[in-house]
Amino acid sequence: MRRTPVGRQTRARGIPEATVARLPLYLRALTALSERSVPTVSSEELAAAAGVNSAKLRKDFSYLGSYGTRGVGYDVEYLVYQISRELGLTQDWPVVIVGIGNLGHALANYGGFASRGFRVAALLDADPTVVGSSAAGLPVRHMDELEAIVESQHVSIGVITTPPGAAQQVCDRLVEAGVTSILNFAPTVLTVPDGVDVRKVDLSIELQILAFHEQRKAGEEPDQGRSAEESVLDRAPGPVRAAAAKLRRAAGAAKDAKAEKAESDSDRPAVMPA
Amino acid sequence: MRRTPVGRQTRARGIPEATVARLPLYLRALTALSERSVPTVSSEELAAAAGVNSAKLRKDFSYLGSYGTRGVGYDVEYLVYQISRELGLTQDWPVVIVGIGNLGHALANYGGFASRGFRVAALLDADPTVVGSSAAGLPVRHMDELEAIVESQHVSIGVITTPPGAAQQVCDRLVEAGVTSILNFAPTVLTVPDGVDVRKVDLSIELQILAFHEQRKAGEEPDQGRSAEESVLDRAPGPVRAAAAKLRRAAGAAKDAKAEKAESDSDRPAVMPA
DNA sequence: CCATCTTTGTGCACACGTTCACAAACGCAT
DNA sequence: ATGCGTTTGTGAACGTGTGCACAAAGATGG
Ligand SMILES: NC(=O)c1ccc[n+]([C@@H]2O[C@H](COP(=O)([O-])OP(=O)(O)OC[C@H]3O[C@@H](n4cnc5c(N)ncnc54)[C@H](O)[C@@H]3O)[C@@H](O)[C@H]2O)c1
Ligand SMILES: NC(=O)c1ccc[n+]([C@@H]2O[C@H](COP(=O)([O-])OP(=O)(O)OC[C@H]3O[C@@H](n4cnc5c(N)ncnc54)[C@H](O)[C@@H]3O)[C@@H](O)[C@H]2O)c1
Repeated sequence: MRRTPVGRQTRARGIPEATVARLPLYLRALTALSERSVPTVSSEELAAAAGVNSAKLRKDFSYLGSYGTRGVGYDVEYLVYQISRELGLTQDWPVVIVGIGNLGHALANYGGFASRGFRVAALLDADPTVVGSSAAGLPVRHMDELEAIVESQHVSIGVITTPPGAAQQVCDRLVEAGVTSILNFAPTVLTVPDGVDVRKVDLSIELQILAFHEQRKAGEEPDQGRSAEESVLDRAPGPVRAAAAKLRRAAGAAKDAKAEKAESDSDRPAVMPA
Repeated sequence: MRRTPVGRQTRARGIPEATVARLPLYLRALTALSERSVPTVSSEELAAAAGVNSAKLRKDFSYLGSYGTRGVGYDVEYLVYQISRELGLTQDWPVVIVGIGNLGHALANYGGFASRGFRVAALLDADPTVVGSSAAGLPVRHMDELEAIVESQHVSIGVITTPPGAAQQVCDRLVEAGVTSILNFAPTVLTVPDGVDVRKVDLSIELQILAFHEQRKAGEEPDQGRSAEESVLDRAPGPVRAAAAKLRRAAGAAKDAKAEKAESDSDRPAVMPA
């Protein structure tokens, strides 16, 4: 009598996204252990090496199956293999890099690239003065060859390091050629059809997030006088806010805000009008 | 009389982390609108430009205060100012980059760096053959000068682009010198004291995540014969698994897994022994 | 074979994040 | 003023992720 709720699809194989994002971290730590010929490792030790909580690590592994031994820990070599397999690293992934400027060059030269199943299939650029030069031993080829390269080498992953203005166009062409995963370094929101994955690496965003926290740290020491600049009007209920909004649209927005430091109220939370 | 429910941290001014991470995205879209002199924008339009859901955007903005006008939308200039202020971009953030190799060079040359309140205060390296050269008009200085630079220029953000082996050591020194936010490009888990923020940018992890999804896409077309390689023993309950584990530790792990393809059962979900 | 010690695997509660859906607020035309 | 169309701001439902705590599994030693 099967009381299994009939997983309609591949529900069983559903590894949480947060877990997937941590698997490479575990893999890195395990590889280091493997190189030191450590045979087994406990969840506590491995978690420390990966910089996560041990319960989280055990739960993550539980999605892959039960690969540990109670009282002992995990077999390092076996885990390396299982995680590699789960991440698809037991096969070779040819990658194209488009836009061989400062960043593209750095990536092409990056050794850690090839170390884990990723192989640079080609470097591509649109600029004729760049095409023909070489980076990291590979020739830079012209965009015209993109489609042929992607098809002949079965490239499914593309890296975009062009200026922001060209990113969407390059993306479209990659997708059209058959690429279904894109890593985007340009500060651009890419639009892609269903079935195509995009991940972005955005230095500027990371710095801004750091700045936010940095500012908060700085602003916590002084008692509470820091953000008196914030207009009380904007947190006030009812018609008062409407008036403020009108004012803003009428006059020069940004400057207004500074002028509006009327009463320096405390940190009253935003109240809704009923 | 604080009746705050013992927010472990600063709960009062608590803008959710997920929201903070999106603010730079909104800011970028808003800046583009501002340059086109668009006066106001609706949550729907802005959300599309930033690549998010409009309800999410509105909720994000609601944490900052009520800056919109119903029936109209948001005043672009005003929002730019408010978000900039919230992120701490109305002030200047001097930044040091440590490790001027391939990547460090690329970052030093990156224009988008300075565009938003971030200023490269210094480039630092330990290698005497690199020190003295220049990148993007700035001289590369020796690590010995780190402390003096951080202190005199009030640097609170550091970027690490050294090889992985040097990252923790460099990090410790940055922290010791007074840096409290670190952006780490080296594939290393950094340990820092409380009060120091670390964000990492890890190309290798991003690629591995893409590979995972790529593999999944590829594996969905063929009926189900792909992963018969996975041992059924590992999903079986009770003592069977124990035996499997023992075997693994005894013999050569990774190779074993391939040999274990005994019976090719279906996709029965992992069952627990009561 | 039993006792004891270690460590996994997971149930559970809670925190955080996302999305829907809609009343209230606003501009504008009449 | 009043009504109408538009758009915000948010309550509430839902989904995802995290961390505690502990029973049970296995190792180990007598
Ligand atoms: N350099 C960095 O450290 C850094 C940091 C963060 C983000 N970024 C982003 O990464 C991207 C590249 O940065 P960069 O500093 O290497 O820029 P870059 O100008 O040095 O290089 C861009 C390259 O792309 C090529 N290119 C332009 N249009 C193209 C097209 N349509 N098709 C193919 N190739 C094209 C150019 O010929 C050039 O070689 C930019 O979007 C930048 O904002 C760079
Ligand atoms: N190049 C890439 O595209 C890329 C991509 C992803 C990650 N990374 C990572 O970024 C880091 C830098 O990569 P790279 O290609 O620029 O390496 P690189 O070897 O070209 O440059 C490293 C620089 O750090 C300097 N350095 C070494 N030890 C130092 C120390 N103790 N203090 C100060 N400086 C020191 C070296 O002199 C060198 O100039 C590496 O950890 C790499 O794994 C690089």
